[in-house]
Amino acid sequence: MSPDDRWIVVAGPTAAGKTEVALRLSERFGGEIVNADSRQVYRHMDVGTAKPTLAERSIVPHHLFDVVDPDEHFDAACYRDHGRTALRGIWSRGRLPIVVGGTGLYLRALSRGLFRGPGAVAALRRVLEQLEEDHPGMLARWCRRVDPPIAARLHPHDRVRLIRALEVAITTGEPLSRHQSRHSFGERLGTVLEIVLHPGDEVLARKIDARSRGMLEGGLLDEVRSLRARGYGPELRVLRSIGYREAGRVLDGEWDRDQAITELTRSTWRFARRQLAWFRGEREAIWIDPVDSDRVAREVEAFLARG
RNA sequence: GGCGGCGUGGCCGAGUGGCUCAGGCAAGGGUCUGCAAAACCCUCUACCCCGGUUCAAUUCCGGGCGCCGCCU
Repeated sequence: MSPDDRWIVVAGPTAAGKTEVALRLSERFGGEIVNADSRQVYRHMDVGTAKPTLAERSIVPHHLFDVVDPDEHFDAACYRDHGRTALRGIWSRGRLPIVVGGTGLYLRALSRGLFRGPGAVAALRRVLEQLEEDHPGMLARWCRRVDPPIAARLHPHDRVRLIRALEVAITTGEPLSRHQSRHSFGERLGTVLEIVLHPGDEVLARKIDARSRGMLEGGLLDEVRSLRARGYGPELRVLRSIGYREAGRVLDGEWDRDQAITELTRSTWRFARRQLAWFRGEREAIWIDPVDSDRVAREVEAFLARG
């Protein structure tokens, strides 16, 4: 059972139970775990990201956890690069990569690539941001001129993507839409079995509730406190992630703990809904309830048995 | 018991004699090619009850009920 170029994706909404399932799979199939969670790549952010514990990580090799500091840049392209390297390494050891996480864009970037283009150009983004600030609607109008297809797809308020479109057009001299249609997620990395874990709405809601409470009654406040002590405060985007912002409010005396628990539960639930919406669009994925761990194992087995 | 105020959609909250009748939050759905735990979009539930005035009332008038405040 030393799979050529095959790999497994264990996706699903937060708190679905991905970590545990993945761990069991890697023990059983000789796998190594690769993180696909946009926040678990950061060092010092453990409790709030529900990162697997060091004990769990010592059972089988884990990759792409703790790769950058909270004030370092990281994005989908970085992820794809790190991810590919990790997968190649795992294959070279004759083992099975098991990619676990809930960041849809990262999973897509890893399995199907990204169009070849410029990374974030911070200075340019700042200028564009300011331009829109001073002249609302400017980005949309500009975009309509340089890249009509993209402009047609984007809502005029979608600053993030408008800025990206202009950034690409300006730095490459070619519209983003052309880059995209040329690429059209055409890359394929090995052969993948994509599993989406979803325990059902009721159970998921309960798990999210329990986890939120656990985090705030457990070590999340301390974690945020020590992040701040290291100089990582709320001005950093990652420190405004779900859980971290709520904990920050408590530390700043704006909320009491119960309030924070309520809010955290709410935003986590909303996040989970968004994740589910993303995964619903992944047509090749198979959906499994994590309580049915036999089914998960059977699917993997069948996948590996296939030619 | 008297006087005054209020009663708007799951919640908060503006407002108007008629013209899909604000906004926010929550909820649901969706989008997503280098910040994605982000960003953005769409949708939904109203005017406490009864009667009156009016071409037309959630909006005006009367009564009822309920809530709040003050007074005796």
